[in-house]
Amino acid sequence: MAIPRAAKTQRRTRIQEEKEEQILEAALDVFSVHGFRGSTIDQIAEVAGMSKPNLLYYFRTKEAMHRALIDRVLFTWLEPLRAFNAGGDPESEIRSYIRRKLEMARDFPRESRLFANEMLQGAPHVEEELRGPLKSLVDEKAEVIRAWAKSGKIAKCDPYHLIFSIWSTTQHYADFDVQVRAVLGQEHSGEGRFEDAARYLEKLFVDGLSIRRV
Amino acid sequence: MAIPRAAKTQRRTRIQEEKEEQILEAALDVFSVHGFRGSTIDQIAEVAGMSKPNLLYYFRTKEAMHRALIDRVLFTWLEPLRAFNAGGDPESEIRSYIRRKLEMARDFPRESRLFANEMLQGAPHVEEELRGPLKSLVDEKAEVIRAWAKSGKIAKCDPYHLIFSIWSTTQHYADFDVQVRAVLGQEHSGEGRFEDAARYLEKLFVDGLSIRRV
DNA sequence: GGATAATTTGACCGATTGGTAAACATTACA
DNA sequence: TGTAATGTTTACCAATCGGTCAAATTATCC
Repeated sequence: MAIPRAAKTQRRTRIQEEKEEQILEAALDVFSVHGFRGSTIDQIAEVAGMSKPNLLYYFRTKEAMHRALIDRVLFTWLEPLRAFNAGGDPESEIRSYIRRKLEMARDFPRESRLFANEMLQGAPHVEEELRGPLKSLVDEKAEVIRAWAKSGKIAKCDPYHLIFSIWSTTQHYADFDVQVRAVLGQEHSGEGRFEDAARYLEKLFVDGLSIRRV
Repeated sequence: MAIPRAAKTQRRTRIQEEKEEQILEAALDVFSVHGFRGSTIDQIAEVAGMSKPNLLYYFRTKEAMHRALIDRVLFTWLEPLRAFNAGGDPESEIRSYIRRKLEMARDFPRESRLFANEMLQGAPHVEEELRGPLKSLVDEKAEVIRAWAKSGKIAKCDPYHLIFSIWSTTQHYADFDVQVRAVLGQEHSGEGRFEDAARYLEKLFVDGLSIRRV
């Protein structure tokens, strides 16, 4: 008889890896739509295609599952900002940051919604990460932008609000997808809307920032 | 013995108005944070300061309560877009639309979050309103913007994505408030952040749109 | 003030919630 | 191949869920 939940073992079984993957995938489906409190273990178990006790064998509690999911997703989610390069050309850096964020919204909408749900609820599970690692990363990148502004490479503007506006405009296409589709109508709801959005947003930001062309 | 739920009476009692107001206020508190499924009647009743059966005397079901709340808030929420004036000067119209939306985010963050929650969940309760009244209103305003672009008053750009970007950037300060505060730190988390945001966003949009000054 | 309608409450219901216990089945490994 | 560890399932639990009911209380109006 094992002390279960894979606590006794030193390294993880093949089955453990597979099943945990399966569970987190299902959990992402459910949590991203209904938020933490609105999601049920039964529902996640059903999506994952396993029984509830079986799921609870891998994650002791609903919170543990959510925690694991957040931890895994958080790193990936910040990748574009991490890639934001101080040494690069301001215009192309901002353009490609917008592109990357928009690609994330297109390719990982569930991840975007998972965080959006957390934010709406006041970030009860990730507030530390916001005040710690996230703030540090943003502070660092804001400093870069501030330097660009100071040296006249881009217009003087608040770098924090600039970052917020890139986040919000791009993530909007994931978080408010249903609204975007409804407003655009069937004709323009295809995948082409991301290309349209990219064109519009790049123009908005670049011209808006009066970036000096090289 | 009354056939309850105020169905028999022709006009509403003073008590009915007061209590329904009280309930919707509490419902807004709860639904805006936890979404529909994540909210419980008990919790709303507690916030409203009344017993659960008493609350259910005024709204037969959780859905009825949510419905009533959505209906009331939807009208107010679209007011700024309705006020968007075709006859006005493009620059000042866009500026004041941004201002108004930002004021809404500041003064009615719960309403913003209520809708955001609905959107994240795929708009199960308001999809009709999105495809109907909302789309119509946006279509109308988009036509105005398109005309501005055609006549060279503003840069050529997709009017729908322009509207999306104003929505997302302004509502971000309500929906992602906790993140904004965390990133800005204590020093810049005061109410002044809305003024900073307004300044930044107006500059972003006006210059970005190459609006011809009058 | 009394009748009548409107409001409020406590006790309760079946379904669902997050989670457990233990028997059972499977896998890995010597 | 045997056996110990790992994985899965059935049956179950107490708490909470949305919602009902009838009795008790309060407001309204003649």
